[in-house]
Amino acid sequence: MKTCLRFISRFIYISAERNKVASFVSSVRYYNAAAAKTLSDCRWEEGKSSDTQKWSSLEHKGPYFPPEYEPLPDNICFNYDGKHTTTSSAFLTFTHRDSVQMCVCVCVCAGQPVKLSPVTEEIATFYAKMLDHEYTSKEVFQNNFFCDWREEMTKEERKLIKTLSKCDFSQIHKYFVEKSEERKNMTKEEKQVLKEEASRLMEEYGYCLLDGHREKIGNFKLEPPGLFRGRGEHPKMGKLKKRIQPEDVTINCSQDSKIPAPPAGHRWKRVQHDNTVTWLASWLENIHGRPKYIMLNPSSKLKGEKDWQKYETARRLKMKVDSIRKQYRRDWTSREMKIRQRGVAIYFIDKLALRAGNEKDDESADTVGCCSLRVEHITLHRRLDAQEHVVEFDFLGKDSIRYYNKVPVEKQVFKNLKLFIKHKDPEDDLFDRITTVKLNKTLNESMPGLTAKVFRTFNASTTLQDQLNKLTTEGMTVEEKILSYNRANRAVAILCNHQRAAPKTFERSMQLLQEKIQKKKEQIEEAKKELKEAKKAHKDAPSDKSKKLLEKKEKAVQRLGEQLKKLQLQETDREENKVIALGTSKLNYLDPRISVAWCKKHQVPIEKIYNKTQRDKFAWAIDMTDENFQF
DNA sequence: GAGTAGACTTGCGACTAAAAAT
DNA sequence: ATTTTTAGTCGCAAGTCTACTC
Repeated sequence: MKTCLRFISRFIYISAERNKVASFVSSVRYYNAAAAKTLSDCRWEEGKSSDTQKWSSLEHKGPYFPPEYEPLPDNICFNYDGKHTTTSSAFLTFTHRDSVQMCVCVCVCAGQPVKLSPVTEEIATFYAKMLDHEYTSKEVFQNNFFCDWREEMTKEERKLIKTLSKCDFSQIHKYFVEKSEERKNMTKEEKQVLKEEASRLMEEYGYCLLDGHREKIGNFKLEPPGLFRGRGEHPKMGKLKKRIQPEDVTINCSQDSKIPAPPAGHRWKRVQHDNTVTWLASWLENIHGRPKYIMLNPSSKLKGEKDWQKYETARRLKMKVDSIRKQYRRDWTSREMKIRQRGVAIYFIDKLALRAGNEKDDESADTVGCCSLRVEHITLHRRLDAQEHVVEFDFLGKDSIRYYNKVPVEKQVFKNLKLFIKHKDPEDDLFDRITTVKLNKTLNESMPGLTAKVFRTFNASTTLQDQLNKLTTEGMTVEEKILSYNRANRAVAILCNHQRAAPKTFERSMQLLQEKIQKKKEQIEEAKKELKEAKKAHKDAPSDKSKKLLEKKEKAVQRLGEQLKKLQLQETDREENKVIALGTSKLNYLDPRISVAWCKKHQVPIEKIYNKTQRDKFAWAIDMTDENFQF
């Protein structure tokens, strides 16, 4: 019923704006019916302006500001430099981290208790809260933190506090540990109150009115201040992420809408009415000085439409990919170095689903993608493990996730790579004659809208469809089909190198599962024995009662067998998923219509594949895809 | 072209709520 | 009923790519 209502409301929504918006739905249907028509044909129908104009009316309440800092109670002290008191000098050689473990000692023979100014104290709490995190022991983190902290101190504080290792945050740390403990032990009623408060907030700030329709906002809460922790070896880790003031925030909404009110006594940096962008509010983040935005939720029409476009572009690549592949193969033997490099780079992007690899400054972790690969990131093997022309990749990619792969490549690629690295140092660029901009320009000439990342979408979706076809057979149970789906999903995640840290409890939970399986097997043995006896009893002295018993035992064996199978499926699935993250590809790379069609074709309920949030995001695909959809 | 700013997508891990096990 | 495990959500960092300027 709910689904039905949603569908109806969608329909009303769409019909209400037949002229402008209907094209999203109708052109999808239209597109399905006549695959030969391109996406750009569809877009032209909407009128050219729709490409740049993102809305015609936009109203919202502005961002939600995190609560002001609450100073620590007076009995919680920050202590500095224990040497003036009775602390033994041996203690002073400990770092501040060790001092946490030495808490008892510190409390007894504490250094100077220092009452910090609210600003300084707040920053101290950021650090104190992180104390049992490994990265507070990193030098870069400590230096960045201390540097930024001192900058915010009063003159007097700065004069006193000169060395981080003399800072004792242990009381503050303890205070917050206790607080979080308290929060955990709240009663049901208290939790309920909090929940209601949250939903009230959501109600007030969580939605906007876009072209007359209420749409969910993705991140209506401004990011609270804290210490920056980049990923990998980030040179800026530990720096202070400042509190965002209304005076930092630009509001974007329509001219005639109710302009959101800034918090009392404040004003916005700016209020603008730019309908060529989709964001509602923005500010400059102080770590890198880059803009951040408040935008709509993925379930919104604006985002959904964009998502759909992305997959349509990938489907157009499908039609074009053969000729593009032919072209880059030709480029491998070009007289021009830059064309050869381009040819090999596109080959990697296509074959290995590498990211484009933009230039990066040294203010961020040292990670690379295709175009920014350095000589040191590949090793060439003429022969390796009975394979010829193997390239061994080893580099850190996005989010400092390691990409490690040994790939046999075509002879000409191998030859080219040898050429590219000739007379170069390890830290030189492998592709020194190309950039992502040039590469994308070339791609765009082959097909409008084509960029490096389209290959990832295209290869991911193609792989999913192929794998699903290969792995699903009729006669499978729903559970088996789901395992097949997960395996297909996994093939994509591996292709895209979507990794995760193995869950902390992995080994233990795996062991538990194995024990369960063992137990189940024993139960089956037992049940079989009983069945045998029942059979014999029935044969010896057939009666209604014995017959019933026999049937009962048969059923028990069967049921246990099914349970065992289910457990074994679970085991396989979990083992194979140990370090693979399926979420990213599911959410960003796999055309949802493939999954919807598969579910329909094989009678798998869509709820088994997509949870509620995912169903909201992919509502467009769920509503309009039939079982015959082909990517 | 090269460099930069801006806008938008992609990505992992931490936290939290719900479900399952005890 | 309580504890443990799992699934789902949130937070925000880190990419891609385009447009603009010089």
